[in-house]
Amino acid sequence: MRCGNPWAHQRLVAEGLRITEARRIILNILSKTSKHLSAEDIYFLVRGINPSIGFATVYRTLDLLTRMGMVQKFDFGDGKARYELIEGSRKDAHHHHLVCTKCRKIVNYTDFVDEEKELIKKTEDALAKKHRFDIKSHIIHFYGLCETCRSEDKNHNPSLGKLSM
Amino acid sequence: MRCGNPWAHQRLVAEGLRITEARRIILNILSKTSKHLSAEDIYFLVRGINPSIGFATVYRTLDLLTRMGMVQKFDFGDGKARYELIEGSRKDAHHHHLVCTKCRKIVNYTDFVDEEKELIKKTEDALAKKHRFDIKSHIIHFYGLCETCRSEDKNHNPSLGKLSM
DNA sequence: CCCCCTAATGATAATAATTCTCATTATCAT
DNA sequence: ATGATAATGAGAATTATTATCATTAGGGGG
Repeated sequence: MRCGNPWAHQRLVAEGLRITEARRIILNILSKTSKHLSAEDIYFLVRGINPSIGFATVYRTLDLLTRMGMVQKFDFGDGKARYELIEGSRKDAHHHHLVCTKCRKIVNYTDFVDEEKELIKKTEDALAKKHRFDIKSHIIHFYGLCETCRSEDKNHNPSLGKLSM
Repeated sequence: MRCGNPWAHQRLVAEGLRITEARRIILNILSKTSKHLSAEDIYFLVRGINPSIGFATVYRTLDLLTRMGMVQKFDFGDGKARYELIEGSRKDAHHHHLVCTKCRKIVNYTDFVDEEKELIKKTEDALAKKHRFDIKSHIIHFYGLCETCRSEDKNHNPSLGKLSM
């Protein structure tokens, strides 16, 4: 009850799920960051608060929250999934991602979301009707090279870098 | 030389890469499908053509093509990556994806891409300028429940389905 | 406030996708 | 054709994620 997030608390209770320490801690961690944490990142943060909580519980909780639609699971191209609390649970606006394919840096952006939002809404409605989907969420990722990696590329390798195997 | 895809051929040669049998076969497979093949799917198709080609080569080739920007690697939420030849190498139009989070069905859609294209282009330019990224590609995914899974949900479980662990 | 039922957990084994190693082969510039 | 070496095949190794199962703790009922 004295825990951080009344919104999240409500959602759990509404589904008949228990408010456990692990869930409280993980939700708190997610609601305090704008980084894109992997299960491992989260595990170590959780351990810093309560070292008795296990890795499996972190995975289970993230999976649960994802299935409930409170958390979005991302793959940015390195081998591990990343997790982010969804709009509504965080104060900051809905955003999309800019991913550097070389150094894996991820930039959140909220610019143009007004226009985007409108188009997304429209597209969503049309797709829902045409394909009879009940659309719950979406992701938009742009991939490219960040400034640093661009100049590195330019200096060391004018074309595409070391591609051979 | 007498292989299928002059466009792809050129890109490889331009990078000083060899045109090997495995690469030819894999490019051919990718250019003939609109499905979203996993590495394993591709491996078995490759084996049907030349059984001496190994799994590692399939992975290596897909990774190479992805790094070259000829192939896009996707994660639709099941544990495995899926690969698709990028616009330019295929005749059919650029498309985005509609993913059923329950049965994992994937629908390509090309509707609204005109409007989308314009917005994407605009966003891309602005992001490139603001964050100094060299943007190479993007993905848009919508997630939700397909018709079949929606009605199943309705019949068996009015709210969110079995969420507990 | 204590008790009980059972959802949830911790520890660890198991699984599965992807990557690495290294001896061998095949591509292609010459 | 020939040689330098990029690319490969086979399988071992790695790593993220999931399953198992005995134990613990959340929370409704007394």
